[in-house]
Amino acid sequence: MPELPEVETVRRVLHERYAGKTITAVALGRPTFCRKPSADTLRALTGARISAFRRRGKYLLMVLEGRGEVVFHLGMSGRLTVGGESPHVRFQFWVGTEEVRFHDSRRFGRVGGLLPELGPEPLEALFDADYLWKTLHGRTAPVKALIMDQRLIAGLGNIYATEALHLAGIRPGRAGKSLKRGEVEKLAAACRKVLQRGVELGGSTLDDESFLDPLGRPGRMQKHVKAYGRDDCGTCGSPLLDAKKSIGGRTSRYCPACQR
DNA sequence: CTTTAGGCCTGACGGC
DNA sequence: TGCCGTCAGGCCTAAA
Repeated sequence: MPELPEVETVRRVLHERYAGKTITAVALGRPTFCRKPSADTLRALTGARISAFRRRGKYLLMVLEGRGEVVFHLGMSGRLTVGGESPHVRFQFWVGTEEVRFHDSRRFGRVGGLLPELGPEPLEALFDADYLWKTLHGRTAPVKALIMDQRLIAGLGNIYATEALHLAGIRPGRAGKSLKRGEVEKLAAACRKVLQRGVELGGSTLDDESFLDPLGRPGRMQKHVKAYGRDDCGTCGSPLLDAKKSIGGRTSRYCPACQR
Protein backbone atom coordinates (compact mmCIF):
# COMPACT_ATOMS: atom_id res chain seq x y z
CA MET A 1 0.00 0.00 0.00
CA PRO A 2 1.55 3.25 -1.01
CA GLU A 3 2.30 5.43 1.98
CA LEU A 4 4.69 8.35 2.19
CA PRO A 5 7.91 6.42 1.42
CA GLU A 6 6.39 4.58 -1.53
CA VAL A 7 4.97 7.78 -3.02
CA GLU A 8 8.30 9.52 -2.50
CA THR A 9 10.05 6.64 -4.27
CA VAL A 10 7.70 7.01 -7.23
CA ARG A 11 8.15 10.77 -7.21
CA ARG A 12 11.92 10.58 -7.42
CA VAL A 13 11.86 8.24 -10.39
CA LEU A 14 9.32 10.32 -12.30
CA HIS A 15 10.98 13.63 -11.48
CA GLU A 16 14.36 12.38 -12.58
CA ARG A 17 12.94 11.01 -15.80
CA TYR A 18 10.39 13.60 -16.85
CA ALA A 19 11.03 17.01 -15.27
CA GLY A 20 11.44 19.54 -18.06
CA LYS A 21 9.78 17.33 -20.65
CA THR A 22 6.49 17.72 -22.47
CA ILE A 23 3.38 15.55 -22.35
CA THR A 24 2.50 14.68 -25.92
CA ALA A 25 -0.78 12.82 -25.35
CA VAL A 26 -3.15 11.51 -22.70
CA ALA A 27 -5.78 8.76 -22.74
CA LEU A 28 -8.32 7.20 -20.42
CA GLY A 29 -8.19 3.45 -19.93
CA ARG A 30 -11.22 1.20 -20.18
CA PRO A 31 -12.93 0.37 -17.98
CA THR A 32 -12.19 3.64 -16.28
CA PHE A 33 -12.49 4.45 -12.59
CA CYS A 34 -14.71 6.84 -10.71
CA ARG A 35 -11.99 9.29 -9.72
CA LYS A 36 -10.81 9.73 -13.24
CA PRO A 37 -9.33 13.00 -14.46
CA SER A 38 -11.91 15.59 -15.52
CA ALA A 39 -12.01 16.99 -19.04
CA ASP A 40 -10.33 20.14 -17.70
CA THR A 41 -7.50 18.09 -16.20
CA LEU A 42 -7.01 16.18 -19.44
CA ARG A 43 -6.85 19.47 -21.33
CA ALA A 44 -4.34 20.90 -18.87
CA LEU A 45 -2.12 17.85 -19.22
CA THR A 46 -2.12 17.66 -22.99
CA GLY A 47 0.86 19.45 -24.43
CA ALA A 48 1.98 20.73 -21.02
CA ARG A 49 5.57 20.93 -19.94
CA ILE A 50 6.26 19.12 -16.67
CA SER A 51 8.29 21.36 -14.41
CA ALA A 52 8.46 18.97 -11.46
CA PHE A 53 6.94 16.13 -9.48
CA ARG A 54 6.26 17.06 -5.89
CA ARG A 55 4.80 15.13 -2.98
CA ARG A 56 2.47 16.08 -0.14
CA GLY A 57 1.80 13.27 2.32
CA LYS A 58 0.69 10.33 0.20
CA TYR A 59 -0.26 12.57 -2.70
CA LEU A 60 1.87 12.94 -5.80
CA LEU A 61 1.67 16.27 -7.59
CA MET A 62 2.63 16.82 -11.18
CA VAL A 63 3.53 20.48 -11.60
CA LEU A 64 2.72 21.80 -15.06
CA GLU A 65 4.39 24.92 -16.34
CA GLY A 66 1.79 27.70 -16.24
CA ARG A 67 -1.09 25.26 -15.80
CA GLY A 68 -1.10 24.45 -12.12
CA GLU A 69 -0.77 21.00 -10.60
CA VAL A 70 -2.41 17.64 -11.18
CA VAL A 71 -2.99 15.51 -8.10
CA PHE A 72 -2.36 11.77 -8.18
CA HIS A 73 -3.36 9.44 -5.39
CA LEU A 74 -2.46 5.77 -5.61
CA GLY A 75 -5.08 4.57 -3.15
CA MET A 76 -4.55 0.93 -2.27
CA SER A 77 -3.33 -0.67 -5.42
CA GLY A 78 -2.50 2.20 -7.74
CA ARG A 79 0.78 2.19 -9.64
CA LEU A 80 2.46 4.50 -12.08
CA THR A 81 4.69 2.62 -14.45
CA VAL A 82 6.85 3.31 -17.44
CA GLY A 83 5.27 1.01 -19.98
CA GLY A 84 4.60 -2.41 -18.48
CA GLU A 85 1.65 -4.70 -18.85
CA SER A 86 -1.50 -4.60 -16.72
CA PRO A 87 -5.13 -5.53 -17.24
CA HIS A 88 -6.16 -2.52 -15.17
CA VAL A 89 -4.80 0.55 -16.94
CA ARG A 90 -7.03 3.49 -15.97
CA PHE A 91 -5.10 6.37 -17.45
CA GLN A 92 -2.07 6.89 -19.64
CA PHE A 93 0.09 9.75 -20.74
CA TRP A 94 2.98 9.96 -23.12
CA VAL A 95 6.18 11.91 -22.65
CA GLY A 96 7.74 11.99 -26.07
CA THR A 97 7.20 8.44 -27.24
CA GLU A 98 7.40 6.95 -23.76
CA GLU A 99 4.16 5.78 -22.21
CA VAL A 100 3.40 6.15 -18.50
CA ARG A 101 0.50 4.12 -17.16
CA PHE A 102 -1.63 4.58 -14.08
CA HIS A 103 -3.02 1.22 -13.21
CA ASP A 104 -5.15 0.30 -10.29
CA SER A 105 -6.98 -2.98 -9.79
CA ARG A 106 -9.01 -1.79 -6.80
CA ARG A 107 -9.83 1.61 -8.22
CA PHE A 108 -9.31 3.54 -5.01
CA GLY A 109 -6.80 5.73 -6.76
CA ARG A 110 -7.45 9.14 -8.19
CA VAL A 111 -6.14 11.44 -10.89
CA GLY A 112 -7.04 15.13 -10.72
CA GLY A 113 -9.19 17.01 -8.26
CA LEU A 114 -8.13 19.04 -5.28
CA LEU A 115 -5.57 18.31 -2.62
CA PRO A 116 -7.39 17.95 0.73
CA GLU A 117 -6.37 19.70 3.93
CA LEU A 118 -3.39 17.83 5.31
CA GLY A 119 -1.35 17.96 8.50
CA PRO A 120 2.38 18.73 8.50
CA GLU A 121 4.94 16.65 6.65
CA PRO A 122 6.42 14.27 9.22
CA LEU A 123 9.91 14.62 7.77
CA GLU A 124 9.88 18.40 7.97
CA ALA A 125 10.45 20.78 10.86
CA LEU A 126 6.78 21.62 11.49
CA PHE A 127 6.27 18.11 12.80
CA ASP A 128 7.96 17.61 16.14
CA ALA A 129 7.24 16.41 19.67
CA ASP A 130 5.57 19.71 20.59
CA TYR A 131 3.21 19.48 17.65
CA LEU A 132 2.35 15.85 18.39
CA TRP A 133 1.84 16.64 22.07
CA LYS A 134 -0.65 19.40 21.21
CA THR A 135 -2.33 17.16 18.63
CA LEU A 136 -2.85 14.21 20.97
CA HIS A 137 -3.86 16.38 23.89
CA GLY A 138 -7.31 15.54 25.21
CA ARG A 139 -8.06 13.06 22.46
CA THR A 140 -9.82 9.84 23.41
CA ALA A 141 -9.38 8.12 20.05
CA PRO A 142 -6.69 5.42 19.79
CA VAL A 143 -3.26 6.91 19.16
CA LYS A 144 -2.90 4.79 16.03
CA ALA A 145 -6.07 6.23 14.51
CA LEU A 146 -4.80 9.72 15.29
CA ILE A 147 -1.38 9.32 13.68
CA MET A 148 -3.05 7.79 10.63
CA ASP A 149 -5.40 10.77 10.33
CA GLN A 150 -4.01 12.65 7.33
CA ARG A 151 -5.41 15.95 8.62
CA LEU A 152 -3.18 15.62 11.68
CA ILE A 153 -0.04 14.12 10.11
CA ALA A 154 0.35 13.51 6.39
CA GLY A 155 1.81 10.25 5.20
CA LEU A 156 1.45 7.40 7.67
CA GLY A 157 -0.70 4.41 6.72
CA ASN A 158 -1.12 1.09 8.46
CA ILE A 159 2.39 -0.22 7.80
CA TYR A 160 4.37 2.78 9.00
CA ALA A 161 1.98 3.64 11.84
CA THR A 162 2.32 0.05 13.08
CA GLU A 163 6.11 0.26 12.83
CA ALA A 164 6.33 3.69 14.47
CA LEU A 165 4.27 2.54 17.46
CA HIS A 166 6.35 -0.59 17.76
CA LEU A 167 9.58 1.37 17.66
CA ALA A 168 8.24 3.82 20.24
CA GLY A 169 7.06 0.98 22.51
CA ILE A 170 3.45 2.19 22.58
CA ARG A 171 0.34 0.05 22.10
CA PRO A 172 -1.88 1.13 19.21
CA GLY A 173 -5.10 1.14 21.24
CA ARG A 174 -3.94 3.65 23.85
CA ALA A 175 -6.02 6.80 23.95
CA GLY A 176 -4.12 9.76 22.50
CA LYS A 177 -4.41 11.67 25.74
CA SER A 178 -2.97 8.82 27.80
CA LEU A 179 0.54 9.26 26.40
CA LYS A 180 3.12 10.81 28.70
CA ARG A 181 5.36 13.54 27.40
CA GLY A 182 8.30 11.16 27.11
CA GLU A 183 6.22 8.73 25.09
CA VAL A 184 5.11 11.46 22.73
CA GLU A 185 8.75 12.41 22.18
CA LYS A 186 9.61 8.80 21.40
CA LEU A 187 6.65 8.50 19.06
CA ALA A 188 7.45 11.68 17.13
CA ALA A 189 11.03 10.47 16.66
CA ALA A 190 9.80 6.99 15.70
CA CYS A 191 7.44 8.34 13.04
CA ARG A 192 10.30 10.24 11.45
CA LYS A 193 12.66 7.31 11.78
CA VAL A 194 10.49 4.67 10.12
CA LEU A 195 9.44 6.99 7.30
CA GLN A 196 13.01 8.11 6.71
CA ARG A 197 14.10 4.49 6.65
CA GLY A 198 11.30 3.65 4.25
CA VAL A 199 12.37 6.41 1.87
CA GLU A 200 16.02 5.36 2.03
CA LEU A 201 15.07 1.76 1.29
CA GLY A 202 12.79 2.62 -1.61
CA GLY A 203 9.51 1.74 0.13
CA SER A 204 8.12 -1.59 1.25
CA THR A 205 7.07 -4.40 -1.07
CA LEU A 206 5.15 -7.02 0.86
CA ASP A 207 4.89 -10.57 -0.40
CA ASP A 208 1.95 -9.67 -2.62
CA GLU A 209 4.27 -7.36 -4.57
CA SER A 210 1.68 -4.64 -4.30
CA PHE A 211 4.27 -1.92 -4.57
CA LEU A 212 6.84 -1.59 -7.32
CA ASP A 213 8.42 1.65 -8.47
CA PRO A 214 7.71 3.00 -11.98
CA LEU A 215 10.55 0.90 -13.39
CA GLY A 216 9.25 -2.27 -11.73
CA ARG A 217 11.77 -2.37 -8.90
CA PRO A 218 10.63 -3.56 -5.46
CA GLY A 219 11.42 -1.73 -2.24
CA ARG A 220 13.59 -3.13 0.54
CA MET A 221 11.87 -1.81 3.66
CA GLN A 222 9.87 -5.03 4.17
CA LYS A 223 13.06 -6.77 5.29
CA HIS A 224 13.31 -4.35 8.19
CA VAL A 225 9.72 -4.43 9.35
CA LYS A 226 9.44 -5.43 13.01
CA ALA A 227 5.70 -5.88 13.49
CA TYR A 228 3.50 -5.30 10.44
CA GLY A 229 2.40 -8.55 8.84
CA ARG A 230 4.66 -10.62 11.09
CA ASP A 231 3.78 -13.40 13.51
CA ASP A 232 6.61 -12.72 15.91
CA CYS A 233 8.22 -9.53 17.16
CA GLY A 234 11.28 -8.50 15.16
CA THR A 235 12.91 -7.22 18.35
CA CYS A 236 12.22 -9.83 21.05
CA GLY A 237 10.60 -12.73 19.20
CA SER A 238 7.39 -12.74 21.24
CA PRO A 239 4.23 -13.75 19.39
CA LEU A 240 2.47 -10.61 18.21
CA LEU A 241 -1.16 -9.86 19.03
CA ASP A 242 -3.91 -8.15 17.07
CA ALA A 243 -5.94 -5.51 18.85
CA LYS A 244 -9.38 -6.96 19.65
CA LYS A 245 -11.15 -4.12 17.92
CA SER A 246 -9.89 -2.84 14.60
CA ILE A 247 -8.53 0.66 14.88
CA GLY A 248 -9.55 3.12 12.24
CA GLY A 249 -10.96 0.17 10.30
CA ARG A 250 -7.59 -1.54 10.15
CA THR A 251 -6.00 -4.46 11.90
CA SER A 252 -3.48 -3.43 14.49
CA ARG A 253 -0.66 -5.74 15.40
CA TYR A 254 1.61 -5.15 18.35
CA CYS A 255 4.10 -6.83 20.62
CA PRO A 256 2.71 -7.35 24.15
CA ALA A 257 6.26 -7.38 25.55
CA CYS A 258 7.83 -4.39 23.76
CA GLN A 259 4.77 -2.16 23.64
CA ARG A 260 2.94 -0.80 26.68
C1' DC B 1 -16.06 19.34 17.21
C1' DT B 2 -14.77 14.30 17.94
C1' DT B 3 -15.40 9.57 17.15
C1' DT B 4 -17.06 5.44 14.93
C1' DA B 5 -19.00 2.71 11.29
C1' DG B 6 -19.82 1.60 6.72
C1' DG B 7 -19.04 1.95 1.67
C1' DC B 8 -16.14 1.78 -2.37
C1' DC B 9 -13.31 -2.28 -4.97
C1' DT B 10 -11.08 -6.68 -6.33
C1' DG B 11 -7.35 -10.18 -5.60
C1' DA B 12 -5.94 -13.57 -2.31
C1' DC B 13 -6.94 -17.05 0.79
C1' DG B 14 -9.30 -20.54 3.69
C1' DG B 15 -13.03 -23.79 4.38
C1' DC B 16 -16.10 -27.11 2.75
C1' DT C 1 -11.77 -29.22 -7.93
C1' DG C 2 -14.37 -25.24 -7.50
C1' DC C 3 -17.38 -22.25 -5.20
C1' DC C 4 -18.12 -18.80 -1.72
C1' DG C 5 -17.38 -15.98 2.19
C1' DT C 6 -14.12 -13.02 4.36
C1' DC C 7 -10.36 -10.00 4.63
C1' DA C 8 -7.25 -6.33 3.29
C1' DG C 9 -6.97 -1.02 3.57
C1' DG C 10 -6.40 3.98 0.89
C1' DC C 11 -10.14 7.73 1.58
C1' DC C 12 -14.81 9.72 2.13
C1' DT C 13 -19.32 10.47 4.12
C1' DA C 14 -22.84 9.89 7.40
C1' DA C 15 -24.37 9.25 11.81
C1' DA C 16 -24.02 9.26 16.80
